[in-house]
Amino acid sequence: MARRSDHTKEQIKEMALSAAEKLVTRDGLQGLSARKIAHEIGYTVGTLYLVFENIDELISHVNARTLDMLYESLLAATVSCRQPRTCILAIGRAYVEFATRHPHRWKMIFEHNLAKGVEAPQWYRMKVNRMFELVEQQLQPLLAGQSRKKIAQTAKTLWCGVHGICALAVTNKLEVDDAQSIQTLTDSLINHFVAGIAADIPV
Amino acid sequence: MARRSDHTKEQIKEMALSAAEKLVTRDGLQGLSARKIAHEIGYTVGTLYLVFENIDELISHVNARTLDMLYESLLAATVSCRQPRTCILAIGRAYVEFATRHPHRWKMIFEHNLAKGVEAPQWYRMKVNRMFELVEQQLQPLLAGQSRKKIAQTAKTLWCGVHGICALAVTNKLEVDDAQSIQTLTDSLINHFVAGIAADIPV
DNA sequence: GTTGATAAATAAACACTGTTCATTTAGACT
DNA sequence: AGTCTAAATGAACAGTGTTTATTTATCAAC
Repeated sequence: MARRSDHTKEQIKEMALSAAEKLVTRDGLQGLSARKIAHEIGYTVGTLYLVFENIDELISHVNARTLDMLYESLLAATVSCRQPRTCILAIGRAYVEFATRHPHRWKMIFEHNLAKGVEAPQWYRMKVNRMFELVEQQLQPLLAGQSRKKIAQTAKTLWCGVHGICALAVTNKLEVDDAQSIQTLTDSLINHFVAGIAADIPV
Repeated sequence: MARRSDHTKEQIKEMALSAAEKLVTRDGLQGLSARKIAHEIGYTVGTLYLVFENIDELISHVNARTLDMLYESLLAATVSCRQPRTCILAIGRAYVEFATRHPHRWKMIFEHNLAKGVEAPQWYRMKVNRMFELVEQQLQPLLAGQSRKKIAQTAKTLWCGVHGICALAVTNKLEVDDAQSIQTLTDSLINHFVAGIAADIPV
């Protein structure tokens, strides 16, 4: 089967993604290029296009892997918590922890915008939605009686908020940078928000 | 003074920024290039480098103008409100309104990352801080007795949250897109957060 | 009016980027 | 050994930001 080399298409795909991860981790999205990836795996740039449709598809797959890692981190954070509020705090801290530990990988998820009009594939959206669902699960007891849709919306609201803090902090657009300070902000957002829910204010 | 043309350096600067604004508004940051700007104003690319240090500086100036526009919008939103909570809601709505009305201009503020290690100039940071201060002013009565620093931190927390919702919505990473739906989320965040403050939960 | 200085503007180059595709080449089958 | 075929390449294309030698238009002096 294999013609010139001993690598199957799947192997080359894997090697390329792995090399891309390495490059992104070091230099961020801006430091990534098709030629650099190709060079890293000992092939020429043309080979990448036998395996990926274009560089966007490659990046989407790297992002998918990052989302998987992130999801695992968030999931792990929920195993040793009892109260909903405590769990949400734990998920928030895991989120901040991940973003500050892998800033380039994490940022690339949001820096990479698909060509306009093009929607993310279903399998990708699923990976994103999984994360929101983790928060939904915790909000459920706090919003007993509310509709499923309403709970989903509340989870989105809170989690986008946490993300916003993280995003501005990690891109140095705030004047905080260490994970500790970021967590102070996200903790504050979560605590106030959850307290607001408890206070049962009209939305 | 003027040698070949009738344009001073200042005029060329202005023309370039204006052309860049036009291009960004239409095609976003990705649609911007030095050559396109130069062509738009009837000069060649070299001329831009007599007037701007590099393309990053040009973009920073476009962003500064966007920040000015945005600040005016937020400020205008605060003139006809009475309660702090209502005012914060109004600022939030103005923020969403601006982001959805000028998505490319607004996104560019956050898409454009300076080379690492380089800090944004002081005049730029001032323009950002002004916005947070608008929120601080409204939070002040709700946090009477708290330190200035604490209030500033709370404003940051809340506003990054609002921004996060906006950012994910405008980049189609959420499943909402019309301004109406985004406002539902930001309203919810603000209402719950402010209610949480009122509930005086330990931060 | 001619000449010379000077600063504005250009054109061309450099090293990159993503992407395509004719050509080469290595392995499998007859 | 010869043929077929798919893997891999290398060169090309159009674009990017940036630099710099060269041209050119205007002003001042003669």
